[in-house]
Amino acid sequence: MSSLQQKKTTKQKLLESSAVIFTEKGFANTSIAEICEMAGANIASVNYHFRSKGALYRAVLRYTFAQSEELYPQNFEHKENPEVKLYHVILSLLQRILSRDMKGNFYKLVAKEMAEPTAASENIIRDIISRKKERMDELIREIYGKNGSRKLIARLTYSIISQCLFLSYNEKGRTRHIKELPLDLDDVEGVARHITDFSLAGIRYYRNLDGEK
Amino acid sequence: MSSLQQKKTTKQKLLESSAVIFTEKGFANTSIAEICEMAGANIASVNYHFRSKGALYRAVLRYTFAQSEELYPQNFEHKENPEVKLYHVILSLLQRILSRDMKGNFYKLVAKEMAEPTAASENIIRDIISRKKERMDELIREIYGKNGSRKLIARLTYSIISQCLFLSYNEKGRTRHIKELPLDLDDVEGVARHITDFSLAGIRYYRNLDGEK
Amino acid sequence: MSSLQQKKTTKQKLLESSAVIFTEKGFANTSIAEICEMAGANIASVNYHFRSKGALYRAVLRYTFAQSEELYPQNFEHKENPEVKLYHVILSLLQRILSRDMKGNFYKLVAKEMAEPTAASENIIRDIISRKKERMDELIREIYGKNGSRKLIARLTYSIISQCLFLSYNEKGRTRHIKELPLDLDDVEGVARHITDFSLAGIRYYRNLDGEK
Amino acid sequence: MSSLQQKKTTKQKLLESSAVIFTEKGFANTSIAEICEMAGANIASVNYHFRSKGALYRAVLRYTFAQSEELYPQNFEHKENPEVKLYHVILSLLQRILSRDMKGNFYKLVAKEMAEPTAASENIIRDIISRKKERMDELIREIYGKNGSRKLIARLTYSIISQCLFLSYNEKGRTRHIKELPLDLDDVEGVARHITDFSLAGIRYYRNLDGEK
DNA sequence: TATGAATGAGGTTTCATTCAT
DNA sequence: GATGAATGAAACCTCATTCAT
Repeated sequence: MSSLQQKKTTKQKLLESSAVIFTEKGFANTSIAEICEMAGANIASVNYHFRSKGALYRAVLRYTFAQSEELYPQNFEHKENPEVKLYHVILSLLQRILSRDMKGNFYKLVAKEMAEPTAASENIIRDIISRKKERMDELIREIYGKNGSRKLIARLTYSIISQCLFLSYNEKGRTRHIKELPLDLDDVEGVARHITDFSLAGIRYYRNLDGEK
Repeated sequence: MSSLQQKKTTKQKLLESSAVIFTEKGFANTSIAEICEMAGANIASVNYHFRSKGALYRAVLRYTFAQSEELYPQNFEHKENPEVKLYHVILSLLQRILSRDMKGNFYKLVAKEMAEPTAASENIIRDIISRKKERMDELIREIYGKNGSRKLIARLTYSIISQCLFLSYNEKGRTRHIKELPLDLDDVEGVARHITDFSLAGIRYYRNLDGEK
Repeated sequence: MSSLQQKKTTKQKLLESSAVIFTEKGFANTSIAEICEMAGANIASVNYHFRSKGALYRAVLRYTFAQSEELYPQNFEHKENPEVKLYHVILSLLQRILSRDMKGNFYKLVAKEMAEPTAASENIIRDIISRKKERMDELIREIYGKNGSRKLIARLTYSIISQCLFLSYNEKGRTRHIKELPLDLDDVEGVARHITDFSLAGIRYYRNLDGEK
Repeated sequence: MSSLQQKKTTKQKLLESSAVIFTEKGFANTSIAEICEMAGANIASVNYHFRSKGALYRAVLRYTFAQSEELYPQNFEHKENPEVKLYHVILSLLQRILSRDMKGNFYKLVAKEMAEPTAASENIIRDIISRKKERMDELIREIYGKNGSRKLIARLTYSIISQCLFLSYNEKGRTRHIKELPLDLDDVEGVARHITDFSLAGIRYYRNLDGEK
């Protein structure tokens, strides 16, 4: 842990290797042998350091989440107007989803878990998503104004979130099943800009409708 | 179901059983033994009738797709204006995604494949999606008008499609990781209405922007 | 199953092999590999035919019990007086315990289970013992006469049974830990005679005591 | 326990913990990790202090035997008549077998060893039992009188000892496989009294038979 | 046309022991 | 005097596939 000679521990190497492989192949399709081989560790080391494959997986979920929060924080001043805030929230979420700079990717693991839940994940994802969603609801309400019904706010949140999280399908899945991707994922800011504008138009549409009544 | 003695063949029973189980648990997590047990068939019957687990899976992909097309056709007159068409396209897509009346569900299988591609699926999904996407592009272009750039149309298509397909996670995935679903999935028409309105507002926003130039 | 060419099935061979090895080494110390080797079967065959090691073990418990009942039935006429009956009950019990003619030995498995219970055995032994004990209680009551208290009858049953079942320690255990065995186990009738006489003397002692009151 | 600071050494803690666990679960079913956890010691400490799991087990055998001898000595005056002596011998044996005040229990370990011998135990039990048995033979001979044949004395010893040692199955084994225990183990004196009386009746029976000749 | 038996490969996990510190 | 890390062997179990009938 000293800043010099920072030799990675076996435990850390296992964590990073398995983050990468779980992200790529999912929990069930990943074998401990594969992880250990990539980490250059003995096949029994996973059970030594994490007690079970499932516990390692949970550690990976927490680790990749922490990584994405740390590497792509939400950069905005709280005094800014909520529409600008929305842009930054969407941007940082897209960055987290699309990043290749991290060891593993939490949101791709979430996508896998949504498509095929794993007992091993316990409530980790549920808890994180729950917190995130509440904050998004608040922001949308701030943009919409006070008289938005709970149902409407929920629908607006859904429309925005779904546009973002739909990108969390992993690369292999995208290139495998989609001939040409409709978005230019190298231009993250551009995509964030589009989703923001498209969605703000939707929100304003409902607000105008509300005002006319 | 007909008054004739229409006894289901073993092959058909295997197809239906595996469609249900694959949809629920995915390709890798489903065992041939499980399928045969549900179908009341011999353990060797899958290999006998379909040659391999992978071939059975491909048959299921084709079968569930055909089912969804047959049960939920797009009901609209082609003369109607394109915005009305969009609603009907979205509605029938949502019906296909959310239906519980079918044996298995193609779109839920697609969701799994996007999150975790399977060698077994070969190009089946890619080909189907490709055709669907082209038709959606055309419709959006019709709504937007002729001077939409390819890039813009692609983005608009993405925004609409993502709101629909995000629902293709199966029930287990949704209830496992999301505390309360933001949409009322029993009210399919309502959801389709919302996605249509929200998206049309987005499209118009871009068109107005375009017109101001 | 025809009386000719009665080739033993793999399942039967597994059952017999594991009966022998479980009797010798106990459940935990026996490996599936060992059983399969002795049976000349593939290592996966146990799981194919019995679903698990534990289920095989339960099958062995039932099998060895059935064997001992079949090979050493209780030979006595019911009209005989109860003291003669007691001798025959003890004799057949000792024969069952000491026999080397059977594949495996239920009572040696029971001894192991008493010393070190196994989750795998479920309630099989408990149920068998319970029935046996009731019948022994009845017999002792018949010998003692009607005014034996429940507590006294229980103690007498215990004294007799313990002398018999103490022999269910397996041969390896006996020769390993006892220099010279106090009983000549080749003379089963002699041992049965001794235990009967010794115990009848004990029963009469209590009855006389009772009578003097 | 002394007023001095008598901190238990790691070695002693390992000894006591393993005595308890070995008594409960047996040698094979007990893992070093479990022992170390209970002792609050390092996973390598068993091998450090005792060289191997087997050597620890032998230490436990000696330790639990010494404990039982120390805590439950045979309280009788040697001048008393041999029948009274017998009662005291049986009583102290039962106390040793049934005691819960000790760390571990030698006789329960013996019961396990008889049912399923362990290479690890070497000759420790054999030597101890051999000495015990000789002394019991002497006592029975003293009660019976001089003209008892070796064979008869051996049988009488067996009948008495078996009634005592049959109780050495641990609680788990008893309650697991026997619905209701025929003896009230809280009344150790009562049980000792019963076994003594029952057995003395047996001895006298043979002596009378002998006298009639 | 169909099936019960069998199998080899590969998965996770446990565990006593060793080793460097 | 003691320990955390590491490891190789072996255990049980699952499973898609093959084969003889």
